[in-house]
Amino acid sequence: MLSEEEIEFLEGLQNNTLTVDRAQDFIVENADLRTTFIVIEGWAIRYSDLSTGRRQILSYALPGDILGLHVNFRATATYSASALTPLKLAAVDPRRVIEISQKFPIIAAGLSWCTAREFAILGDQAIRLGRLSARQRLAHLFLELWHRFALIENDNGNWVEIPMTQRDLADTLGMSLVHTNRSLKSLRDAGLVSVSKDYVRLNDVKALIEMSEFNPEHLTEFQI
Amino acid sequence: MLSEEEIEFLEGLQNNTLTVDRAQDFIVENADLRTTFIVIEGWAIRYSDLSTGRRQILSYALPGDILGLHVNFRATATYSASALTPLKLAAVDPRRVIEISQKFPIIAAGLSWCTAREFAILGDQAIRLGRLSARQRLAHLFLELWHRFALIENDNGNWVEIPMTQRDLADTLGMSLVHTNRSLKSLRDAGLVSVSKDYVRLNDVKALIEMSEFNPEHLTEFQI
DNA sequence: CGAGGAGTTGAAGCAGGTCAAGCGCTGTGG
DNA sequence: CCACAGCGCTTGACCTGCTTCAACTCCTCG
Repeated sequence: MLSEEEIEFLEGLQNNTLTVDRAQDFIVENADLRTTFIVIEGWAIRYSDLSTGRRQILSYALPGDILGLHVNFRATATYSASALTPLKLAAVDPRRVIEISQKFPIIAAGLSWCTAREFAILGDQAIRLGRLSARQRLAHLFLELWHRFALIENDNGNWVEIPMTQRDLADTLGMSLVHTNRSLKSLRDAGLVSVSKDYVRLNDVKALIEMSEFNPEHLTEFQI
Repeated sequence: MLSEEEIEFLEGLQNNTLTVDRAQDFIVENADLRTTFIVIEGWAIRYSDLSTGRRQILSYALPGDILGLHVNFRATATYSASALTPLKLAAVDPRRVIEISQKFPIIAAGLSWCTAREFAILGDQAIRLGRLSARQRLAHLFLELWHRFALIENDNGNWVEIPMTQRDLADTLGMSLVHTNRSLKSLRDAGLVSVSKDYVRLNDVKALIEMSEFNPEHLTEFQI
């Protein structure tokens, strides 16, 4: 229900696209950041490196997600971002974001919606890290990604794309690589999930939701 | 450098204030939420309850902080919020937030700034929970609160107000109450902090920053 | 064909969880 | 005014989920 002017404006944003290779950073923590990025294709991660070579992945950005939406009056990034898969981004001048809120209230509402959603996702990440066991963390994350994909793709059964390595999973869930591997095996052995290259099948969504205390409301709230 | 009209508008927001008793919820997860709250006095927590009686505190809201800034097109809350101390709030109609972005670009920029700050704080919380040891988590949290207070109060030395119980601290840092107590003692024994009723003294800020891998940039970025 | 990344598995140790008991303070009611 | 209930804090003892170190396999790519 957008006006022609609004649609034109949104399409105009996509003029300035760029591609990023796998494993390449496009936002660097503590460095200047004056661009807002919209993910067009592929997966990105937001993360932070610690001194000892440890890393915490904060969230995944999927097509349609926006990075650095509130960058306007900030000079340096509080996180890094890199391409998990080959990535296509639209680079937007943050001043245009301000323009949006003045000229296009409906689009502005959409951006506000995106922000609230990002908060809910990051909150879920904190719950995983703070209060769930290793198996629960894995199940909880898979369910999050499954629910998020359900919103941008047509029905894809119970499969979730998992392009990240077990190293990445471990750095997302605050666990060691070895224990991530073993916990994943334990979920497999319990028949809860099936794993194949780059995909995980959720064999019993209801049981997974139950065992991981996942709250679908946090995301279904953001269904269209 | 706000215009009179802007100042008048901001003061108008404070017309509708309310007080909340200690331990009382004013936002309930999964329930309707159609109000934006600005903390005027006291501390609030954002948290989520899990089925087994476990709880994860997501963040602390101090005077000047805003809860539910992006509530406009959302019907239900993805978290609960309650008063950690006696609390004074301003309740704002989210429609006024939209009004702001159209009419008062400078205030709107301020709100965007708040949002980015909240993201940085929640990201730090994920880093604590995911990649830090018990002692590091405590030190890291104290440093965050200390830095945040430095922005809203005059110089208060190395003291940080800590109105929360060790139960609350444990639920913030994803640890058990017993281990929180022991880790706090360990920090005390090392001479890094001194603890007295409702206050913690940071005896060696530099050492604490070092040992907890705290990144002050995440917050100093938001100094005025 | 060799190197290096990703996954898998075993063994040993430790950080943190759980259970349990006791202390000190505060508020409340007989 | 005292008794006692309840909450917050502390400490001991024991247990376990997770980490660390190490080795081996499989696959891909140059």
